Amino acid sequence: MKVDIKKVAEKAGVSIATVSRVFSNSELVKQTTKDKVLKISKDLNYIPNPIARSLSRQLTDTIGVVLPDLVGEFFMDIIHGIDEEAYKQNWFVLVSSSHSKRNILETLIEFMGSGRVDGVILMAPQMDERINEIIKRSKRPVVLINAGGDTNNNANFKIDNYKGAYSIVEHLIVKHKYKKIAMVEGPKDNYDAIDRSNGYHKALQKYGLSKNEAMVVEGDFSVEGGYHGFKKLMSQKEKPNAIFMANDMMAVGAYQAAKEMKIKIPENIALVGFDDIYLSQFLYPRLTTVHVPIAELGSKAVIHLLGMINNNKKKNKSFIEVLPTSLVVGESCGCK
Amino acid sequence: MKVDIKKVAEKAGVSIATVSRVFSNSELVKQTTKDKVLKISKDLNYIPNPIARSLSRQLTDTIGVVLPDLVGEFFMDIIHGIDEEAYKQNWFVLVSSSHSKRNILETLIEFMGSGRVDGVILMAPQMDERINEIIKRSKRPVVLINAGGDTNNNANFKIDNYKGAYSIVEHLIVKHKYKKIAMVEGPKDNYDAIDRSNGYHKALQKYGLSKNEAMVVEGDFSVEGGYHGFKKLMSQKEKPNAIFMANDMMAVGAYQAAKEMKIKIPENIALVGFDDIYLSQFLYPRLTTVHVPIAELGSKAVIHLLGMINNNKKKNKSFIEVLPTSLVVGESCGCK
DNA sequence: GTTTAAAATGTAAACGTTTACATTGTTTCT
DNA sequence: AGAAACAATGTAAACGTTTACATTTTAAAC
Repeated sequence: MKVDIKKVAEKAGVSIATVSRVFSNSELVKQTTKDKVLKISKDLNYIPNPIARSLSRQLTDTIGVVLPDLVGEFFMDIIHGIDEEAYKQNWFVLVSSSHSKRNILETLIEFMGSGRVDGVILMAPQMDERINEIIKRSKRPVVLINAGGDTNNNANFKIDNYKGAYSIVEHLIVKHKYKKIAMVEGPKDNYDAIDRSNGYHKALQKYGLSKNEAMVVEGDFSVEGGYHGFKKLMSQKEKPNAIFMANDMMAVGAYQAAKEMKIKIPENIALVGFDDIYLSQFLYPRLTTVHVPIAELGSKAVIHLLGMINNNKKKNKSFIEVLPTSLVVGESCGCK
Repeated sequence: MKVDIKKVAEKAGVSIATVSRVFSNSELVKQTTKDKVLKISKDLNYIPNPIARSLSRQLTDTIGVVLPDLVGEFFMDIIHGIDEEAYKQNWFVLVSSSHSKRNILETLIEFMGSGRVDGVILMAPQMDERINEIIKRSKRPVVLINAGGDTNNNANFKIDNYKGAYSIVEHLIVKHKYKKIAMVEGPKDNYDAIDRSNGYHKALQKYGLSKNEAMVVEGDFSVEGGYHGFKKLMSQKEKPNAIFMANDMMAVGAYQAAKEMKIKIPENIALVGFDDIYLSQFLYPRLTTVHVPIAELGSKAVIHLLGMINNNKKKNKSFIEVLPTSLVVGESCGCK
């Protein structure tokens, strides 16, 4: 026995329009009738059907979130940031963690084309032309998270990878006077990785340390990548004094390699990472790393997206906000 | 310039019913007209509006997922399991990680009452009467994950906490001959925790080890809880040979405490955990723990829920599946 | 070449709201 | 008391589909 607006209207002796207005918090309904309707609704256990409401209003109160598979460690924090903010403002969150690039596209098309959501938060560490195309064609607003490359005319929230990398390398140079600072980089088609590498090089240059090919090896942001990168660096005849791993996961791999090779951190080699993932605080010695405000990224994206939706500002002409990172000093760099 | 079914019908010279049938894969439309409609649709970039479809069909192709905040480490795996399976079957996932108990109820009511989803997956480590009430009253199917207590007449997928705990304690007894095995328990209102405690006690009893009050302290599944639990146990005059931490997070706390107290694992004290969280593989020495198939839990729940939705089996009279755990042997227990 | 059955298509009523616009009721002003 | 202004409510047309049921077309059978 389903109860709809009509039944409520009937029982309350008013028209369905009035009932609708009550539930839309319209001011133009008398308090006494409002109370009456609300009471009847409660008795009948009536909740307005959001699907019908969506159809009529052309709004779904739902935002779509598309995440790539690879965010692993961040996944939870991002969703949390997004969900929390969305919940506060009474919105729903439709997630899809894509399992492939094709999947990203499909989901995006579904989301955008079909009125299933009012806007989308998209995390695409590497934008490609087709994704851009879909966004451009769509009528619904999109907010990018940590997108790199050509994000033309989109809102984009990102981490300050460059400064983060710069400052942690600077720490190694200024505080510890290391001269030979190596780096295990991230995947070269990943924009986070690229910015981090740039920060590294800039810091070296700033402090007059010469560039040394042998001190930079490519990694892939994985534990194994870090493991091998570390071994490679530490097997050369010219060994570094310190290594900057482009992310914490690789630092974890480095810890394992160090253990195997009986190399002591930080006595024999200083090590720093990037991301401040949850795990890193439990490494011993505590990893020195760069904290990135992931949850904040999510909530900021939501706030911005909701703003776009409400103001009907479809395209917010290339808005970019870069969230600052902060240094987390542990003992792996040689501090105290 | 939005394009709806009417426009497609017009251009194709057929009725909207035919267009609808084409997109519903009805067999009763001639191949040639089908092709014609599909072609026009593609040209016009037409995608059926899922909201309107939902309203008409009274189906949303969406499942709701309600998770408590505290699942932290599992969050990602569960969502992943759910999302992957849902995606395979072309369903959408509406998530809500509740930030409080009130929140669980609200979300549940929204989800259930309103036709926003066709079914719900609910993870509620402690069921309470009101939640049960909502589920009972609702017309939509619900699948529980790891629910304890009175889950009357619901489908429920859970981890075999009891056996998992039993077997890891048994390992300590049989393989290592420890006599004094302590435990840091989980919150006493958490069903996972209770089952694990039961497994522990049963194993002791089975092998004729006497019950010892001083060997059991209460924890709360948090890192700090483990830290304090460990310190408490190791500060008594009668110290245990081995400690079973009710989950890995607490084991992490124990590692920290051990480091502070200069107690060596496993030389001075053996330590085991439960959950096999991602982090645990990076602890040194590798934590011996119990693996729980979290992602599988999620995907199984989805499969079951979809089954219920399709068969209109609203209430699957108390279906319970208990997924087996497996022992992960590291070095923290004293093994090689 | 009818008749009959089957296949393909069309018509129109749902689905449950929102919201311009129209109508009625109530004050306030002169 | 009547006009004017405003507040409260009602009417009915959207929103974009699906799907019983009715109708037309096509094929088969005689």
